[in-house]
Amino acid sequence: MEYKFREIEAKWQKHWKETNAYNVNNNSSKPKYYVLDMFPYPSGAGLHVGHPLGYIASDIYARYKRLKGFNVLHPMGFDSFGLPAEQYALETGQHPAETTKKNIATFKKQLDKIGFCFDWSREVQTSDPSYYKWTQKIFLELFNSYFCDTCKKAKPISELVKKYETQGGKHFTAEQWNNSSEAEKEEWLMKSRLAYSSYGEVNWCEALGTVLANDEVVNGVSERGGHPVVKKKMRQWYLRITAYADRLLEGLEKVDFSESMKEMQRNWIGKSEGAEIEFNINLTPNPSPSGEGQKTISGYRTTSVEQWKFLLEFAKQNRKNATEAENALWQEVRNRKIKNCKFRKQHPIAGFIPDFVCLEKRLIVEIDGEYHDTKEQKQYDEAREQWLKEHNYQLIRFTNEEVLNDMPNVLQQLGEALSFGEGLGEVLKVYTTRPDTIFGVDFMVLAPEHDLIQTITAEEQKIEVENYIAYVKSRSDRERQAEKNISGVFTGAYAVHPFSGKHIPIWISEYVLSGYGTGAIMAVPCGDERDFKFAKHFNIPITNILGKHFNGTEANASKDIVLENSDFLNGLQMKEAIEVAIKKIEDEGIGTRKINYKMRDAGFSRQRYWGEPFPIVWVNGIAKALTENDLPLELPHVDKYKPGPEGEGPLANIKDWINLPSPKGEEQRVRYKRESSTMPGYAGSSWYFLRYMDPHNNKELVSKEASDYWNSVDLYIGGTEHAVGHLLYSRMWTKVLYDLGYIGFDEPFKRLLNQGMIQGSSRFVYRVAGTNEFVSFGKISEYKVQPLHVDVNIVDGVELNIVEFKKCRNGEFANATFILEDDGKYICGSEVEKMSKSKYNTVNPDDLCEQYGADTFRMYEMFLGPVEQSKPWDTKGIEGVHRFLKKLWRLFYSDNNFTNGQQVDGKPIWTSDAPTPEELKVLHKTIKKIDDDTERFSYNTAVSAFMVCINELAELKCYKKEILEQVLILLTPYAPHIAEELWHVLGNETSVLDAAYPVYNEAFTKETSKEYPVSINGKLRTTITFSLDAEQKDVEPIVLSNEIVQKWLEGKQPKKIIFVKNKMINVVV
RNA sequence: GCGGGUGUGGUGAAAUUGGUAGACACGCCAGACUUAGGAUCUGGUGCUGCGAGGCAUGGGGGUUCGAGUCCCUCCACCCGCACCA
Repeated sequence: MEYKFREIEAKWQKHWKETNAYNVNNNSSKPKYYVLDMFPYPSGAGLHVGHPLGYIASDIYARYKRLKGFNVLHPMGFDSFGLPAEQYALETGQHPAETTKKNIATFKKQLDKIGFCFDWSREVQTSDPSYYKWTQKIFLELFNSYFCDTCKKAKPISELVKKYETQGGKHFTAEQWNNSSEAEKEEWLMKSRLAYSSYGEVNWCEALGTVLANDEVVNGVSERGGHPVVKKKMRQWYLRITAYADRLLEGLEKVDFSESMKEMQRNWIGKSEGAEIEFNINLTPNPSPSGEGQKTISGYRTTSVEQWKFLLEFAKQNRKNATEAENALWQEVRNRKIKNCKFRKQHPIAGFIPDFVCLEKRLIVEIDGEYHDTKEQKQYDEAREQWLKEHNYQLIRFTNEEVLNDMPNVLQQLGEALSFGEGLGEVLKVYTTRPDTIFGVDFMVLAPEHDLIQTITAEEQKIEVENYIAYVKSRSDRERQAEKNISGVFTGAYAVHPFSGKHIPIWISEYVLSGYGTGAIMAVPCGDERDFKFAKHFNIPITNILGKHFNGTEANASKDIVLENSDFLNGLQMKEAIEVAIKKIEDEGIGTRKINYKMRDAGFSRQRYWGEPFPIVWVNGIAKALTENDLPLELPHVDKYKPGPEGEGPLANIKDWINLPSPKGEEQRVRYKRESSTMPGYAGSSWYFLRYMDPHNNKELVSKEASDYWNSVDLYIGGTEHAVGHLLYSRMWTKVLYDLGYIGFDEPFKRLLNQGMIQGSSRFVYRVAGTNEFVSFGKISEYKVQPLHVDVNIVDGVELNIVEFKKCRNGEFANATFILEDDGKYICGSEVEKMSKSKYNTVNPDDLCEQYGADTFRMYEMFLGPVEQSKPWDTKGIEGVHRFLKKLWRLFYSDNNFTNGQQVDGKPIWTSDAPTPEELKVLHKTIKKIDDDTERFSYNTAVSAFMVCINELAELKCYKKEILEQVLILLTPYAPHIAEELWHVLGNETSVLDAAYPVYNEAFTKETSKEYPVSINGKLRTTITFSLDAEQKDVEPIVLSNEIVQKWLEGKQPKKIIFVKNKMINVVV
């Protein structure tokens, strides 16, 4: 009899459905096992061969675990909220609910054809109100909770309120709290809620009147239509995922995810440890003591070297011959007596010598005697004042009389003058992971958005700074990130080094990001590549703290260097210096140890229609949560999906939904308005694995009994594309629900397996430009051709089926002519691309199931290679798997034959005879191999082991029930339909789904002898068979007397004979 | 640039602990049965050489009696992150 897979598969699929063969219940004495697939978004395109790869892998494992005696939960559902359905609605006017329903039906039909063992009675759809009621409920929990920093977990916000009322908070007393308005309190609580509302930037496209997702914006314009997109601040909801950063990191230690997956998450969280250091800001620098130093940047020198020497003599003279008034004032200002400012006497500046100068504040004090009144003197003074003004010096004059008679007034004026620029006393905070390099700081860099820029920029740098900021603003984020050119501008201000007192110029550059750390860095050019390049580009002198490890031509970022030129850190290894530096910084009160994360809080608002509505009502601008009784807050039905005004979502257009009347008894002018945005796609998918446990519960999101029984997912299979999105969010939600006592575990997925992506293998034909003539791939170089995608399904390998080609695309190529290869074939070009309809490289699983059957399809997908590996799809080769199943079939049935001109079906040929030792050996070898391979998801080798088994049984002409029955059970997870059919052919009445898994018995596979490979000097020369218990002393004489060994020894004595029992023999000459 | 991964026949790939490299398939070659076959079966198939043999796991080096596997180094490709201080 023939293997009629279509009939067989239809028959058993129907049977399993009718008998609810895949339904699981929550009460079982068996151990539980939870196998989960990442549920799909039901797109309109339906399934292609890439989708089922992971589903088949999980299905095999689920069935395998069931056979091994587990109560297996293996559900499926749909992530059915999302943007594509809404865009489709915008284009066609079809309601997303309808298209979604249609798509889900298609998906289910396709999935069922492949014969998955999903328990459809537990199906969930995220867009179903009975489901999203609970998504909204979890949102309320997030809104009504805060993260307690001391116990590191979520707690009800009411506890925080109670604390504020009785003890106050960090920034206010209990009394202040209690006297605050409701709005003030709410605003403050928003800073703690796990789901909070705040102002954030969105991509606003004026022309489309809508907000766009990041990937809908390309190069600053909208992907659709190319309209300009700007950043716009809007009220947005956020999830405080940053509060969980540490626990999300720690949790990775106890889950079984691939290393790359964990790294991706760690990378995304981006934890770094270091210090936040405060630098005082100063407008002007200390001069170098002698006024020398050609290397110093503009403003650092007060005079030229030549003049300095010349003027110094005058200065000395003047100091000796100081007037009475000068001496009097000197006594008042020396030793930083006034405002802690350093004054110098007779310090040469440019070509003159002022009486006093405070260089830090650029303040010059002159005490005038009589001779200043002459005309020449006045002109000279004016010129000098002009020069000083241009160079940002402030000049203040006193007469001798004022100084001698009214000192308090003089000092007050001086004090006021020195206050100039105060408030710049504000500190510059930087974040660094390398506080050990603090003595290598040569400049500071602020992000162009930094708040301090306005305050600290020196007068003479204002224009340059403004130009630079304007330039930065003109560039998109993308440009700023893509471009590696060094740009920046000096602010004219200086920071004071907290240890050395050195004055460090403050620059602005776009290479510093405003969003990370403090938006400002201390630059250590000898140890950081970017700082180094910046220093070189702007000619900033570089301090070397690395000694010989810094060569002056590139930065050395190593952490294994002993520091030099670093004061109290000298001689320390950098790694220990980090600790020493942080300690000192903390002790001196100039900074703190600080941990930073790259991860930002997750934006949770979408200005869209097709998502969960927020259970929030805004009452005069204060967000009020609905209660659980108000849920679900159903998505109102709309006919139009156009965005709302000012970037709001379409819901804002539905006036009678969005606006609520004030409750009775309240003032009617109070505005009640619903939240108009909806939740993002990941809301529903962040907890669906919990709902499967208890999908019909209308009292709770999941009962404690159900979640305690099923616990976390034992095996989760899906693609890597969710590495940081879905997986982080669902891990966070799980932790919150755990903290709040809803569930008893805080990691959702114990083990994660990532299936590889199946790429498309596209085929091309080459049309001679401007004609309807097609050139075969081998000859395209002779013509000017234009490649066209051709449907892979009409290409056999690379050979085009010309007849089918002429029929495709509505006969567009019906009259095509061809330039063929010399052997008369048309050969197509090929390329690996993403599988997509537009590239004509999709292969539909339905077609393959129709042509070869679901069992063949399942096994072939697994046979392609390791599940985790990405590979292009190639239908060639599926025949091999199909042949294998037919061969299996022939172990049960004889071939059809022709008798008297009539086809007679073959008869069952299996027997109840006792198996031979050879047959048992084949069986038990297979049991061991299949069991091992399935357990470690090595499905490709398992399929090959089945082939080996069937090949060997066919060779042995083994038709024995005792053997075949066991093989069928092993095969059930891989090819359930044929297994069930043949199981019944053998006379079984129950389903093979619940058969007892075969037990491996080593006794049947034990060998008595082993064919040892014999190598001479490591090269294999022959094999000799020895009994298994043979020892070295037994084998040596036999090996040495072996003819081939003798030949290779060439009469020499062997140095050594290596004998590894059960492995090999190596003779060393 | 950083992190993770991969490199093995004409192709997809095996080799779980350092121990007979290429299992199992596809494809190809030859043959059998057939009116025919894209059905089924048998045999062959890494490269090279008439042969004994030699050469082969991205390249180079090392450790070892023995290396696809371990170490060093270089190269190529894929994935993720990307001015994160």
